[in-house]
Parts: sequence; structure tokens; C-alpha cells
Amino acid sequence: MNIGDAAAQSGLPAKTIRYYEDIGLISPDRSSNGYRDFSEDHLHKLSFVQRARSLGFTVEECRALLSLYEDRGRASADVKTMARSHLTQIGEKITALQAMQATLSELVDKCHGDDRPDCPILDGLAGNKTEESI
Amino acid sequence: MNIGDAAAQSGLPAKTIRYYEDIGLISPDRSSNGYRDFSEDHLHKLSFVQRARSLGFTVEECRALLSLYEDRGRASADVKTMARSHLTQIGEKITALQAMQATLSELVDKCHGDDRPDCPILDGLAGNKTEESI
DNA sequence: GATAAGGGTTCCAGCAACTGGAAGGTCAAG
DNA sequence: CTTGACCTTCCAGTTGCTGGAACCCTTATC
Repeated sequence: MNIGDAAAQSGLPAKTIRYYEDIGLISPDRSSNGYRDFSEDHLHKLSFVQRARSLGFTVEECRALLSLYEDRGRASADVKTMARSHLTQIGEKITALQAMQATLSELVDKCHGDDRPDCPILDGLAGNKTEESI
Repeated sequence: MNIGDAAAQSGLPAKTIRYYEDIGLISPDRSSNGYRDFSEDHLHKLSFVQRARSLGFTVEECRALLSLYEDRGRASADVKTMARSHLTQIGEKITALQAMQATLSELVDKCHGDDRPDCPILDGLAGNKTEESI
């Protein structure tokens, strides 16, 4: 199977697949004309990586997950540990974003947003505590 | 004021401040010895950028915010528009992360996490619907 | 046989926003 | 006078791709 079909079936852009080969994540065969040749197994791995990436795992984590996936003697505890640590990071990111959201909405709410220059958002960014600003 | 003090007072690493000068975000003066010399105004801008960055604005957005900040004739509506569009993006990121969180916690919950190879997390990544897996 | 379309290949550059490190100049203290 | 803490510049690397140039392969059509 050529890269175009592999891309279509895995949901990854062809460029990304080439990149994954570059960094040694997958190693498709080559046809006699030099084209990459993807087997079902390769396709499977690509989809695996696509899903792991869409869950926010880094490429290096995907590499580790892939090798656990291939390892018939793995301990599911190892996978669970990775997943949990990733969950922690996701949680931290959400918390950080929610803090930004809270601060920024507060500022936005205070800003009347008209043609006057007076702006609590800019004041807030400038470090001024703007209790009242009209 | 030297870069070290500017860094300490703005909460930005010196490297970052040099980088900001590189990309034209701030333009500190130079002392006769070639050292950067930061005025109170520069310091103010650095703190401004630091806060904007910590609210998740991109550097280019910071540049725009800075120029609005400097512009005495600005309309607060322009600032509010930027802030709101940024809030939207934050919201989208949170939603995406929460989706990852939901999917991944579900898989983690299903995984018993012991020394056996059987693993619903890997099955999930492989695209298998694992209803029951013990 | 020419050619055009639609694959594929390589390599190089660039994005964001820094960060690390090397090689060297400057300055204040002991 | 030297030591150490600063400062300077420049170059390379990070993450995960993405775009583009220049070129090869295959198939169909004229």
C-alpha cells in the first residue's frame, strides 16, 4: 500500500507519516520503484499513533506505548502508569487554562468595549488593580 | 538597570528578554559598556508582556496589546475583541483537553494495572472496543 | 511517441517561543 | 591581580510537524 492510502486510512497526513519514518517510529518496506510500501501491520501502528497523539501523548510517549504494545510480555501496570501520569499533566493544563480563563473573563467583563481608550483589560495587564474604572 | 535586575523584577528570564529585543518587542537603551539599560518604562512593558503571556496570549498578540497600550487614542473595543477571541481559544483548548481526559480516564479505569499483559488502554489505542477484558 | 495528471521521492526551510552553551568582554571586591 | 559574577554575541536545539522545490514513476489519452 502506498503512502497516500496509508494516509487516508490512518487519518495522518502523508508528510507526517514520512516524518514518523524519519524519526524511526515506523519502518515501512520499499517497493522496487522506491515507493514506501505499508502492510496491514504498519497501518495498524499508524492508527495507534494517531489515536495516542489525539489523546495528547507526545511522540516519544507514543514510541514507548508502541513498544509496550508490541511487547507480548509487558505488564499492564507500566501502561497504566504512563497513562496516569499523562492524565495528571492534562489535568494541570486544564487547571492552568481555567485560571487564565477566569482572570481574563473578569477583565473582559469589566471592559465596556467602546470607542473610548479607558480599558480595564490593559490596566490589568499593566498590573494596575482596577476596582472601578468609569 | 541591567538585564539581571530587569529579569528579576519582570519575572522573565534574561534570555527571554534578549529574545524579545531580538524580535523587536522592546528596545532597551545601551550603556557605554554595551550592556542593555532598562528604564522604568521598559520594565513596565516587560511586566506587561509577562502578564499577557501568562494569560496565554501569543507573542504577536502581546505586540498588538502593547501597541494598544501605548496608543492613547485606542478604542477599548479593540482590546476587548482581542481578549474575547483569545477567551474563545482558551475555551476550545479546555474542551479538547477535557475530551482527552474523559477518554483516557475511562481507559485507565478499565485497566487493572498489574503484571499481566492484558491492557484495555493499549486495546483502546489500537482501536479495539474493549467492553470487558478480564 | 509526446504529454499531462496525479501519484511518489528527497532535501531544505520555517513555524513558536524560547533554552542551552560556547567564547569572550566588564566590573567590583579582596 | 585575580576571582567570580555579571554581561555580550552567536549558533544550535527543542516539538511536531508543514510547505515548497526539484525531480522520478505510472497510467491514460491523443
